[in-house]
Amino acid sequence: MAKQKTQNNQVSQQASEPLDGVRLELVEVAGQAAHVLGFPRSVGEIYGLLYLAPNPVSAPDICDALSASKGSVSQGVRQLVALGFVNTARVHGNRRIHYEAVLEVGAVLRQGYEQTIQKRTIVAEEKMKGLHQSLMVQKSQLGPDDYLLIKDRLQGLTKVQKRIKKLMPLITALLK
Amino acid sequence: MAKQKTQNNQVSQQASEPLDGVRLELVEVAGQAAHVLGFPRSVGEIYGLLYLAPNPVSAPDICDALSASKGSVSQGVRQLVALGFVNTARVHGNRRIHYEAVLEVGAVLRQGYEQTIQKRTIVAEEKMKGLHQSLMVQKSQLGPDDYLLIKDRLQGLTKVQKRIKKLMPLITALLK
DNA sequence: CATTCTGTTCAAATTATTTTGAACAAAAAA
DNA sequence: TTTTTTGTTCAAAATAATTTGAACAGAATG
Repeated sequence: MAKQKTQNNQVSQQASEPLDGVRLELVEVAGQAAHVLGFPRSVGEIYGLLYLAPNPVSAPDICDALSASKGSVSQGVRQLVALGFVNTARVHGNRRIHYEAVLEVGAVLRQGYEQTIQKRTIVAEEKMKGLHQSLMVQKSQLGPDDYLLIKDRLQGLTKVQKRIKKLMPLITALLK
Repeated sequence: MAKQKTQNNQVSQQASEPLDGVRLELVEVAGQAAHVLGFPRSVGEIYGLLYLAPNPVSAPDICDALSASKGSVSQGVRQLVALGFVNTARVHGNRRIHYEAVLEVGAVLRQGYEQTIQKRTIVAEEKMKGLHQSLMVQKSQLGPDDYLLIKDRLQGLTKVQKRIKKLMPLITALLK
């Protein structure tokens, strides 16, 4: 097999042809989706590539296919593995690590969603606690009307926050 | 009442004192929350300010309180009004428009969430349609295995997408 | 009606985020 | 063992998003 130098200045074992139309389109779409969900585009693109790959892909081949830098891919796969979107895999006759997409997108998304919500719930609780405390500390320096107004409105926020916290388990259950 | 020049180089009717601790803290928290939800910080800060304001606030006073520029506030309130987080209000003896926070945060959030999901569902449907079409167009140029692989995996995505679409109404119902 | 204030828009400046690529260490290949 | 390839990290470059401020037009005020 003829080896060839790639853009990344690396020799690729399997002279990876450029991506065909559908694959390119999914890479694009996955990049957009990632962006909407608050991840870097490149992370989505890597997942898009792996999702339609017939075999696990090595990091250098990912670089090549997406014309992305080593650094980007290194960080990207790390995130994807951490999030559970990608698994590492060993490939016959090759001791390097390869990557493959976890195909159960729905399940992974749900799990990520659940984690995100949990984290945010905790943060929200802390912030609310902080606000109520600040109010207490400041009580003496506020006019009585002002104090009551702030107290009421903060309680309104706390109510919403508790409501969401209570409903989330139900929702994630529904998603299963 | 002594008028005074503000940072914004405007004369403020009501010599607005600097924000007290709790208010400042909510401005900060609301800014962070906005950022998490994908809005500019400044938009959240404006809402935070209005949420604890005893009376409707004019745009120049918002500028002043947040030391933000006119342009920022102009765009910010526009977004907030569009999203339903803020209402315009007339104030006694003053024909300028003032702004007040809609206090039902939960309801507004839910509505925004619902809209976002709806939009995204539509976009997702279109993209999936596009992908399936591209696949058809390309069918003849793909190996049969390759074709089948791509078809199957795209169908997997479509399934997830349809599942989410079907569940969303349930979830938003739950949130009411 | 003249003057001051307010609100909008948008190009330019600022700020935040992402990507690159160089330096390095460690693994594979020769 | 020597050479090549791979993978990580992180400062710097590139890009994306937000904010500012100037220019303008339309209200309010006296």
